[in-house]
Amino acid sequence: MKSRKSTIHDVAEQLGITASTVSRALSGNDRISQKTKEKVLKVAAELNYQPNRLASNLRTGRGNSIGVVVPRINRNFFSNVISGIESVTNPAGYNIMICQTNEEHENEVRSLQTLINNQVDGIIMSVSANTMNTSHIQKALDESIHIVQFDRVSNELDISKVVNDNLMGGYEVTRHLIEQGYKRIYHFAGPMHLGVYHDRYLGYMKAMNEAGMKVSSDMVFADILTRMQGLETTQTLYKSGMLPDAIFAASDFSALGVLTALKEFGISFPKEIGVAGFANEPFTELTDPGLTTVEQFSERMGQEAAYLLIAEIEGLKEDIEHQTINIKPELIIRQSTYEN
Amino acid sequence: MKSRKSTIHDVAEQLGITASTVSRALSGNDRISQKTKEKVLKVAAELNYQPNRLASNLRTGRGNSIGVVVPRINRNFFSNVISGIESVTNPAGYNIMICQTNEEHENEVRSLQTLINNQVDGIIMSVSANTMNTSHIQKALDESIHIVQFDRVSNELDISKVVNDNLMGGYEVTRHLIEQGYKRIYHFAGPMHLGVYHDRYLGYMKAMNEAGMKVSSDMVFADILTRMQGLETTQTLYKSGMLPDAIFAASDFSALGVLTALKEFGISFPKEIGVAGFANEPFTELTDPGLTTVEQFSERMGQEAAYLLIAEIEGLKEDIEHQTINIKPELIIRQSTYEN
DNA sequence: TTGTAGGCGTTATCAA
DNA sequence: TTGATAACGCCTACAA
Repeated sequence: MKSRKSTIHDVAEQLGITASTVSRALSGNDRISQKTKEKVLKVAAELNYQPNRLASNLRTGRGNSIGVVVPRINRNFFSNVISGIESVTNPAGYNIMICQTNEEHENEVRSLQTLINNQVDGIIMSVSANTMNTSHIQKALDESIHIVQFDRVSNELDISKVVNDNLMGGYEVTRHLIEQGYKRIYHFAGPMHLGVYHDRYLGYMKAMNEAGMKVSSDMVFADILTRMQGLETTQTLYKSGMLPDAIFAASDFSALGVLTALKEFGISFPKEIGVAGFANEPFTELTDPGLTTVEQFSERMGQEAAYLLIAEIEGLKEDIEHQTINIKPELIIRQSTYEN
Repeated sequence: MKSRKSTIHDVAEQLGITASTVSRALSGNDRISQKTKEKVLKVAAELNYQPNRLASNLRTGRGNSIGVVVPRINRNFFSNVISGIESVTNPAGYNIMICQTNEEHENEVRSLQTLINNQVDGIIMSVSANTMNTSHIQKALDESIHIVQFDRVSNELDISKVVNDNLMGGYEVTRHLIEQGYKRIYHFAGPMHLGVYHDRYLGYMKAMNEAGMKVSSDMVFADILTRMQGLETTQTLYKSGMLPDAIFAASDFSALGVLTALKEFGISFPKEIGVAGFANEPFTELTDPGLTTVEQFSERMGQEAAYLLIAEIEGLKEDIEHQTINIKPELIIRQSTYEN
């Protein structure tokens, strides 16, 4: 029985009243008598009435939904952020619509447009690696869409952001390596045009400088993000006899590659060499040795971003400046750098 | 400048024609002259016109969106499935709205309702561990909502499903263990009321029976899903001197617990004992020893589910029976069971 | 080929 | 407190 879904008109007819009265009864409007309200609720339940959000949203101009744009859904970091977002938005009555860009600028532009066309109340996003300009985001802002960025943010945009304190993370890892007595410490960095990786690099530089340890350009390798890249770079270093005392990789995946390569060569951790990654991916505690890394509190990032966005949407902070929440990371020390 | 967004009426006014003509020009209707069509498109672009999907959907009764309900977004398996779904639905013009149930029946009921109220065209779902009855799903079906289930499905429902051939997976793992010469093989099962785990158990039984190996009730442990549960159960076995030759765990996480516990006791793999898991979680190739497991092709599951659902939505198979797609898993042999 | 008119289901405004 | 009316933006018979 594919019975047409009942509307407020059906409820109204049943009771011999008008749709507006039913609407008031259902929406918690107080300009209604307790008695009719009860009757309406009763009949609505009987008819299995379910509000049509589309109609409601069209009328009110609000969508009760929030868009999320991420590079990849099935990355541990991003799926945790999404989980965090959802844990805040859902209780607050918002649905989330998710788009993934696969790191493509073009997809990001399209995703944003799609979400806007669907009248989302706001958007939480992390830019893709290939996003070099932000005109599409600016355009959305011009249409007064609320946007909050997290993790990979655009410094030139005046909007709220939630970021990890990557500089601090990079600094703490490097200082830990220095404290462990490693002298010649290399850095396997990510794409430097992304702030998150640039900041980790800056943290590395800061710690090295503070310790009076010189960093020459052959000690920093850019664009080493994947396991394979970490592995190959390490192999090259080994073959040319240029292995350092320690390697701080800006990504757990490249650190894993480093680990794999060094194990092949029979090098022992943390004695002969120290290795640290970044992100505290689940696998880092399972490698042999366990990988020293940095926890980013991804779920909390999502929650904070959601709080910020909802506050903006609901006008709880009309004239307050956009703010940037800086989440402090935490150094996780394991056997790849520390003998216990 | 928070200029009101332009509508087809704005475009129409600009050109001195009516909104319906604009609508036709924009929607690819052929009852329109090439000339006006071009003019409309030009002005639409100038005014930065963007269709309001809400209005369009309300009018047409179709939402161009698909709901996804999963126990947890940030589980590797589910985020991969979602990624697979998204890779099919997005190019086809559907957005996905995601809800997570956190394994709670109550949340599942609410999620379903929310999606329906938002007029999704269909729903792809995997039931939560605590979902014991399916009346909420049946109710949605009665309202002629298209639903496709994946992985954790409800056998009593006559709808399309995408499942992993868990029986085959369990069978192949167990047969592999038998072929490796292990005699006394235990099974750490999941919650038996979930078909996926029950089937893996049946696969285990089938292989054991075929090989003429008796299975007594003290060889099968139910509800061992987490790392901690696997660890503690193994410790208990060890302390009572009851360790088997091999353990087939229905979950990679519990297998990991087994591995951890046995390593503590200094037991060697695969010689003294063999361990196998299920799901090919990313960490399984990183443990020491690498963990033998079963690949489920999660991303493909998502794609297949999306194809099925879209076919139903778009009426491409009006009177065809609901079908169940059985995805063949693949045994991944690693050092926890195999010396190379 | 284009315009007219009405409605999708809801809510907001006004009047009663 | 309730009803009548209109409108959110779009689409689609039907008429012209």
